[in-house]
Amino acid sequence: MATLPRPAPSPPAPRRPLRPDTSDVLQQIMAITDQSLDEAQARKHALNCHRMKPALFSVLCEIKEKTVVSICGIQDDDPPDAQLLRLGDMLLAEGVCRPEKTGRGGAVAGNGTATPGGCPNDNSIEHSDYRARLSQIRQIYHSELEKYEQACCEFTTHVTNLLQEQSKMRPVSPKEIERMVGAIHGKFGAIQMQLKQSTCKAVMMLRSRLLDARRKRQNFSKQATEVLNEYFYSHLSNPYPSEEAKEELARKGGITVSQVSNWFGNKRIQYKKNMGKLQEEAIIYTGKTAVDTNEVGVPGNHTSCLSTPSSGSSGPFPLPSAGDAFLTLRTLASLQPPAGGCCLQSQAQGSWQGATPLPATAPPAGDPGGINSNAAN
DNA sequence: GCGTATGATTGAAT
DNA sequence: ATTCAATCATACGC
Repeated sequence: MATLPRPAPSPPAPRRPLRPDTSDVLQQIMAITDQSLDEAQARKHALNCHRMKPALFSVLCEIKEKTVVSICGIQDDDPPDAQLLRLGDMLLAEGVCRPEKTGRGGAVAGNGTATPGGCPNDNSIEHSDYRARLSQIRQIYHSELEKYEQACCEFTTHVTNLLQEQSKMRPVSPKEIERMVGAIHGKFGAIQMQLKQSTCKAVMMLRSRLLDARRKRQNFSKQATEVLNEYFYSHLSNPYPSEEAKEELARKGGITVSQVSNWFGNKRIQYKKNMGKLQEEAIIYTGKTAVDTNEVGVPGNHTSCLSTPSSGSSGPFPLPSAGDAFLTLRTLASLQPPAGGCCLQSQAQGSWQGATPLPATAPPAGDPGGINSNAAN
């Protein structure tokens, strides 16, 4: 074998020349590199059988013992790489590190996220693509990981065998083998980290592409839009639903409370910007509400019975003149005091659109009555 | 493909 | 915490 016992780490310089037979053996060891494999094997055997071999070997062991101890302490017990742990945690959280399961429950990552578009029942449909792609990533990750682990294992075995073979010719302590194995694992750990990094990146990109709610915007159902619009236009003087009202609207529209808040935020701005155009919509919805009220015949219909911070509050808001008749009916209905009789005229927030120009159809500016004036008239 | 509508997000103001 | 205003990204109708 071409691998040779390296000359032992230079021993303390002897004061006297080595005995002729020892130096002879060393000479032979040094010369072995130049020989062919067969020759080397023969020489190795001869050296092994040499009468001085055990003595020389024990000396080498002794020297090695002295010189290697200091080296051993250097790299012992590497702490587990924090970054590797973090990446591992993340892949675990994303469902990539989990063992592949068959069936629909296999990939569960993403199921716990908020429902984009407000259709809870569509969750599984919307995310099926994400799950399929995540499953692909997981398969690639696991197959690559397996390859790396196999390669690492093979290489470790090879090196261990090599060192064990060498240990017949030179002193190789178990600790030394252990260190070598550790070093190999360290190198493969770096590769594993790269694999984890690229997998994390892939998962992040997938999430952003397929799960980002902004990218999966869905229009609300007709019913949700109607419920929201009815409330908005029937509370035009103060379209700020209370928390309870938001919950009620969310329940009725099959959307979330935060979606209701978003919708009202958007709607107020939209209305301000586009007041003239939206007046028509206002007429439709206020008319509809009024009809509903008449049909039901109960004061405080399904929209107006929703609690509002300023239900019935006054405000100089331009109400559509064409809907006034209906509004009057509706307003009268909504002005019915609730059982507690406490929310009428409460906590008016002032004119929410005060700074905006009034449309042509608006009642005379400065009319502080708004709905109440209509009701009073 | 393009313009508009619409739901969500973000940062500042309150 | 809530609202406003600007902005983004997608849905939708033409």
